[in-house]
Amino acid sequence: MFLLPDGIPVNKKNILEYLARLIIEGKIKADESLPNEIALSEHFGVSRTMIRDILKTLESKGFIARKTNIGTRVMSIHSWNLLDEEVLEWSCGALTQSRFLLSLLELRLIIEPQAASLAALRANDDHLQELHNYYQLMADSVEKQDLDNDCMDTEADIEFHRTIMKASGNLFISQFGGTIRAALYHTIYRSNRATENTQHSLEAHKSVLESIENRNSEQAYLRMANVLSNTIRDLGLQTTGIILLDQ
Amino acid sequence: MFLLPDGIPVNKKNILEYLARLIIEGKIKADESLPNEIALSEHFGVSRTMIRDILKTLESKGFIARKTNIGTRVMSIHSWNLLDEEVLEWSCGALTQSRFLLSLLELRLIIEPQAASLAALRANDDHLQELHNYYQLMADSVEKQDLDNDCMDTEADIEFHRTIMKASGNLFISQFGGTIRAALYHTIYRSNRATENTQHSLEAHKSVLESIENRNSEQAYLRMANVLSNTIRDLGLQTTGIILLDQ
DNA sequence: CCATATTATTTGTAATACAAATCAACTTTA
DNA sequence: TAAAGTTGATTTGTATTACAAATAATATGG
Repeated sequence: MFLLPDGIPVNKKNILEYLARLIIEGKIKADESLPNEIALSEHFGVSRTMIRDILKTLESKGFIARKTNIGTRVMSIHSWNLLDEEVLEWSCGALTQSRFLLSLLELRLIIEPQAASLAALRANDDHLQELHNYYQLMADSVEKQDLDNDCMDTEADIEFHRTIMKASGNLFISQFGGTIRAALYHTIYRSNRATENTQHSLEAHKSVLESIENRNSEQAYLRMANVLSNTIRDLGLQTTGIILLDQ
Repeated sequence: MFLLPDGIPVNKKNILEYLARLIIEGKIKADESLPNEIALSEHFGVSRTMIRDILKTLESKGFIARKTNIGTRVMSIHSWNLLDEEVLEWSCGALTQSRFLLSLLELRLIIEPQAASLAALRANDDHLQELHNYYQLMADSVEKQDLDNDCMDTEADIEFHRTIMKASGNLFISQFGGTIRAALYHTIYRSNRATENTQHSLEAHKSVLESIENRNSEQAYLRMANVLSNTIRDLGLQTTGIILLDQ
């Protein structure tokens, strides 16, 4: 057949991720068929129940479609549930330098400035406190760069952005912030390592926080747009066609 | 216990939707627990296998979380996978006049003008042809308003918007357009019935199409923003905090 | 050659048994 | 007494087997 996992333990989680990655990485192409459930269960040495469980999950993520007596056929990327947390995590690892990354940065450039604007109007004290805490963590990590962290604290950076989306008060944007952890990690980590001026990036984040605190929504929008533009530039990419307010 | 479906047939799809709606409508509140799997299977008169299948689906949509010996606990709206097609469909029916509708319109106002801008740069001939077809259907339905359609063809309107998102060339926006069918239906149908000037709405859509055809991305952005502003106004709502280009 | 019926294959549903995890109560021990 | 460990009960997780339902492929009859 195709292949089987190597030294890693055979359980539901691992088989699921293994199959998902085969599809994401194109080792199993769209419109191909998977072996039937019994064959898969024998192949991996688990019960058909577990295989069905795994296939059901793959189906809910848009990777496959199943039909009685037709079998299991693999779907193209257009059917994948890209905003699923796990799908995003697996995809980020595989498709770094492709259309996927550009689409993701475009989406961030569209969503996050607006999220900052809304957050300036709607953030409560808890949100502001959280933002302060994460900003402080970022600032601390920049201070003592002599340690093994040769760049800004990625985790704090991620949570800073996520908190702003939460604070937007919009159910969809808030949930979006919850699911794109892995995606933020890949873009932020790489850009933070690539940037030449960490201090400048830190100040850019601080300026966003101040705008939100001052309830200046348009300024928060502009400053978040600035942060993201820097991120995109540091990654050596460029986006076209996104309409942003000037200055 | 709580209750059971009435005259409708007992099958997987119906039980799933029934339980989902109980949660969405708040009849089962967050942090409450569902009966255990055996109790549920006896309650509905189906096997535990099927109940587990249903619970697994509810879990993948973020409605519930399961743990060994803890049971099944219902999650709050912040955990729901709002961009799942079925979740959106069920939610739209239940939460029309709430925060949900406003969040949805905000999201449309953020995404769709940018989608139009990108489409102006990236749409191919097939996309343009599709847009023309859907526009024509809308125009036809306006012509012969004497029939039972007392407003513009909702289906064509929906597909018009979806096609623009597809044509944006952005993987996430494209997929977003694929999943929010039900949500578009609710906003578009209601606004089309509420609007006083159908002809004006039709022309607004035509102007978007022309901008995309002329590859004028900023104009497409502005005109789509105009379409959505009208939609929001016709629904008697208003959004604040979304930053849009002027004029 | 075409239409119909049969057969085989594959996913879907069911029933049962046991495994694993975890909470709660109880027992033991320092 | 208090802390730690043991045991038992409850609930979800996994496995096995059997059969149902749907559909493609094949065979059969006119």
